Amino acid sequence: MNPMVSSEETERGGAPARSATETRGRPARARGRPRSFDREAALERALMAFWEHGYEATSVSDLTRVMDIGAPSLYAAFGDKRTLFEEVVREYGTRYGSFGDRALAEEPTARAGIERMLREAAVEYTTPGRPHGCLVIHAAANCSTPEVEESLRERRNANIAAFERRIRADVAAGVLPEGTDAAALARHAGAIIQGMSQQARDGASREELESLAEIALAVWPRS
Amino acid sequence: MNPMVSSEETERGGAPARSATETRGRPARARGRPRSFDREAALERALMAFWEHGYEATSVSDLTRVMDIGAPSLYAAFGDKRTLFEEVVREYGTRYGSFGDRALAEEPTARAGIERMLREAAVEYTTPGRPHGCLVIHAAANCSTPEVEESLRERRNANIAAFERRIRADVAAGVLPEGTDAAALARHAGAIIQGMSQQARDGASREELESLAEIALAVWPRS
DNA sequence: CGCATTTTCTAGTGGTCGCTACAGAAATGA
DNA sequence: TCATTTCTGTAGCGACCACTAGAAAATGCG
Repeated sequence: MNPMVSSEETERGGAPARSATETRGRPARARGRPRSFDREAALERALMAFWEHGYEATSVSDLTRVMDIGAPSLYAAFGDKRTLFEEVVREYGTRYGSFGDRALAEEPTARAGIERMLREAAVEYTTPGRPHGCLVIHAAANCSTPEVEESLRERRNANIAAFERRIRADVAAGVLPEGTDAAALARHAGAIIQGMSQQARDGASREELESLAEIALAVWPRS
Repeated sequence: MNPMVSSEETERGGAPARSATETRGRPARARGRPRSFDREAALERALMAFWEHGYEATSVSDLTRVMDIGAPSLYAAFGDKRTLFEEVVREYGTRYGSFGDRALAEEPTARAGIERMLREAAVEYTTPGRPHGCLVIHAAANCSTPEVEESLRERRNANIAAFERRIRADVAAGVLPEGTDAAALARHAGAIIQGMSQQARDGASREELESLAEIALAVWPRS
């Protein structure tokens, strides 16, 4: 939309974030009028707004109010609303949504990883002073912009795929029995977080949901 | 908003739905110009639209298009958008969302009821020719109208309370052991449908989510 | 200083939102 | 036939949506 903005991440003014291209003396500040707000802080405020209300229900005027900047400043610094949202989702993934990946990577078994992930989710999703629940799960519903909807759906499916890979790794290592239905187990973990309804929205088949329900009743094999 | 409409449910014209106050001869038709569309069919179309896209993302012009009526006809027959949505939710509850209540009422144990509910949910949520998932769970997200949000949240909490009552009944009847945590078991069943994130949005505490996760790992006591 | 560059503020743009005034059309009862 | 009642189509209301043109302000460079 805006050809003047080559990319997000244009950090050039601000207070002390001057680039160190000049090795001595005067810092290599950019030329024009410096930005009068903290880009990272503004991004964090936008993140909270989108997390709280979702993509559609957060208007640009909502954003300019909580970020405390004018609309032209927002568009110059972050591109349009969708671009800002995508950067917010990336930021959310690194700052708030990474506990699952960490649990699965650091615990010795998939079961321990998923158990830790669920226990941490109970804390993460109810932390005071933050919106509750998961931005990726909630900000996509009622979304009238197909690109955003698609992007978030792919993210959720990728998470489930990550569960499945971790479980397969345990199966390969002999930690879980040979016949373990890794895909179904991964879907069970995803179901605790998203729910059967959410997965039905994202294209899961009846058979997939049925095997998920089956496991929700029996849960993990006594390994 | 519109004082001319005393209530929804004003079925007076249409084709053969003439009231039988007159016992003989001419039916007691209402006076003015009869409605030119089938109110039930139009309501069903609105139900599908809201189910598919959610409350916010379904505009009145979307509704008039799928219902194939003008906006004034919509407002005369159904009140405003929120009133129409509330009627749609009621209709959804009786036509599509009652399988859970039925399962809990008809099966001999809570476990069998919830098992049947989950298996039926897998079918209901993926039935071809219908929007997937549950309208009550999905139509509330990204909702900028507090009254609608509140109404749907109460509905979800009421469902969980119904699970809990059914489980308590089994505990009282000796079907489940004395120390069974009925509230936590009910939350587990709800979690399979809505997910931990959805419940965090609806006000569940960290402790409630933690006990839900606990049960998601151990699931039902060997009864 | 002047000049180039970039950000800021003001004040909008066209479009869609939910909703409705109004007049004509189609039924009724007298 | 005519008045009354009710519905339907046109046409548009004010409010908000995402977004931006244009001028003023703030910096670095010469």
